[in-house]
Amino acid sequence: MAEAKLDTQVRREQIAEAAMNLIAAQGLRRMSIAAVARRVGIVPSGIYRHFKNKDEIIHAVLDRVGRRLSENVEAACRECDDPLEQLKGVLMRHIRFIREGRAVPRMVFSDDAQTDNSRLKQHATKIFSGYIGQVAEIVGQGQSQGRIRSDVDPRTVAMMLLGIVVPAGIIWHLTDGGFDVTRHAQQSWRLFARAVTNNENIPVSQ
Amino acid sequence: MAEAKLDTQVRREQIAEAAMNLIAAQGLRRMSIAAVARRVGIVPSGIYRHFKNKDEIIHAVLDRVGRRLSENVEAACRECDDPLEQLKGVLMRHIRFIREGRAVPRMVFSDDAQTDNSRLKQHATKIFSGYIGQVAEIVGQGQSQGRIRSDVDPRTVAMMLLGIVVPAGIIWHLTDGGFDVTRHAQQSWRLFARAVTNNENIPVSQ
DNA sequence: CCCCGTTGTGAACGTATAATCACAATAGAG
DNA sequence: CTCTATTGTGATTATACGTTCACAACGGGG
Repeated sequence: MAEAKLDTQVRREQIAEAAMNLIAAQGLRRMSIAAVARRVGIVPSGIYRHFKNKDEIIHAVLDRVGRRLSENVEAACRECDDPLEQLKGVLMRHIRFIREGRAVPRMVFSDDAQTDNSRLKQHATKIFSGYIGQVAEIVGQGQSQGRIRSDVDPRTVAMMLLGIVVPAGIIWHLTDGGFDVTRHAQQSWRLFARAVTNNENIPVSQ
Repeated sequence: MAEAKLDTQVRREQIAEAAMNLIAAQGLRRMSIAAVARRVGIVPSGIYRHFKNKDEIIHAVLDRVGRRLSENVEAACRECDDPLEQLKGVLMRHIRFIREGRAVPRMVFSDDAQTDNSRLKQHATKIFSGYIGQVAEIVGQGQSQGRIRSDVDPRTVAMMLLGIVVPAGIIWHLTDGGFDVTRHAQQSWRLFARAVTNNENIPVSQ
């Protein structure tokens, strides 16, 4: 039974993974139960052995996205000590995330939500502000260390960092990858660093 | 006949308007032919007297959105001479646009697009980069006048300005208006201005 | 070995919705 | 007034999709 339970968990992961890839590739609308089932190798109705309904699958995908974003931040923090460099790490990792095809906003904007729209929005909000909170944390540390100007709201700075990524992700998606998000992030970073650092500190990083 | 032609045009406008409002309020998915028809006061099949199919309606809405954005930029330019102030005008107008409920990204991310997805994406791209281009124009002028640092790419600056607006719009939408986008824009503006102006120039504006 | 819970299957249902079509109303041109 | 093009109508079709359900396969614990 422990084995069976584990297998169940595995299947759930498989389904969530498949759903996430489908959303990334073709959007929420095209993420049909049938399509997911096909990818996992079972029949559509089989999905309902593991998920109550489609919304639950979307919740699972949102969880994955949130976890991934969170891991990105943690990895960036582990990588170095300088808060400013950590922020850059977060930025570049998010860019990498986008280039993997994981256009997060695609689901954040789920017009969709056939049944309880509000729950999904709530979940998305939680992930979004969780991410902002984590980044703001870094900003706060940067301020303590005098690396970042202390006359700015950490959350505003965090959102500004996200602001580099989101519109870029939009164009990247609209042009089917025909936009150099990495280059854009690097150029934007210079501007961003200039805005948030103390004037004495000339921003490092290439 | 000239009269008839005019009426046709009027109906098309009515339909596009209704569609735009529906998308703004409930997203692309919920913008059904039936819903649009109800708002205009005709029967669903009547819509097809004025539009070939749903995609064509979406194109019309995209046109409206593009026009509105363009008008925003022009109005901001007319308002004052200082390019930096003009940029702030663009920012605040876009914020107002969002607060009207016109969450533009909602359609840019049209998962939807049942038939020729690519055409819609192309159209959205055109609007997007058109907007960026207009803003970049202002930035260029600011550089000529020495108001804005000349070591930055105007388009990058333009996208950064948009970066203030887009994530804010996302949260605004997710929280059903429960996020002070105006306040956020004002705070972000201070950071933005610091990033793009020459150091000698202390940014004006409250 | 048998039993039962878990997982997968195929058929079916209900619904939402885009799109078509034959027909009616209407209004302006001649 | 009559003819015709335009616009609106109601019925209808086609389709895609989420979801349910009765049943089969299977595997581990008693």
